[in-house]
Amino acid sequence: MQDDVLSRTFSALADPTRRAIMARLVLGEASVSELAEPFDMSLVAVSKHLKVLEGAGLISKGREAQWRRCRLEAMPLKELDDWLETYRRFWSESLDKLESYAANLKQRRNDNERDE
Amino acid sequence: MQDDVLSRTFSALADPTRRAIMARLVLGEASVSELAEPFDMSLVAVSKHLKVLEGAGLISKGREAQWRRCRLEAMPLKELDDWLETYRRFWSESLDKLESYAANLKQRRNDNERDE
DNA sequence: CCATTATTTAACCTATAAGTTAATTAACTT
DNA sequence: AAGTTAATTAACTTATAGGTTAAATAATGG
Repeated sequence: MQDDVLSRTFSALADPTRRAIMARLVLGEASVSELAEPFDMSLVAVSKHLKVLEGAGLISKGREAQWRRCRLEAMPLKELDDWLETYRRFWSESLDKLESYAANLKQRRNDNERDE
Repeated sequence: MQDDVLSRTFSALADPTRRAIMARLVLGEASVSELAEPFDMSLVAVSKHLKVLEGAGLISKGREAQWRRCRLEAMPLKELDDWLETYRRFWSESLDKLESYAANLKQRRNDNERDE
């Protein structure tokens, strides 16, 4: 894997299991086994996924007795959001196009109705 | 690679070369060789990167004589932006915390100055 | 038709991602 | 001290990502 921050972030989030873990952590902190519970894979595998997320700074772990409480860390997501900034105008444009296309279509349909 | 849309998008953007290509395409359409020019790798390698981006729906290619004009397609990025929505409050929260921390710090500094 | 330019496909190499099971570490419980 | 629970580390397998060079395809221009 690359060592730049964005690459790590994108790469970490490219896996659906890891995105599911992130989604779970929105609801609050959780231990490794709690996080692993919904998945049809070994605890070890989930532990590795957590390591990847941690490596990307997307989660952090705190020790508490024999548990490791995982929590979501959002800063890399903010950087992702910042990266997106450059591209935002593109889908606004596309939406504008789609909008005007729809408006156009509606207009023509109205015209046709008038002709009938 | 996974076959869901988000995984493809994240995965495609996890590579710095591919993000650089995207950044280039913000400036306008370009042929494969034009896109390959800045990179220290074979044209074939870039062509493959383009294939990945195309597979993720992030670019499209049009034929024009012997050239393939590549253009940015933003819809997958919009989906990524939508995905981020869930997490936005987290970094706003962090920013709020950071803000109040900074405010606190400033306040204390002022207090100290008054004491001097 | 032949040569040139642009791009893709094929065949290959190497590193690594994502999973497995078995063994280890660490802290709590009795 | 011994047993239990939580999590990680180690060793291994398999698939795929990202690069290479050489060959094939496609369109243009003499």
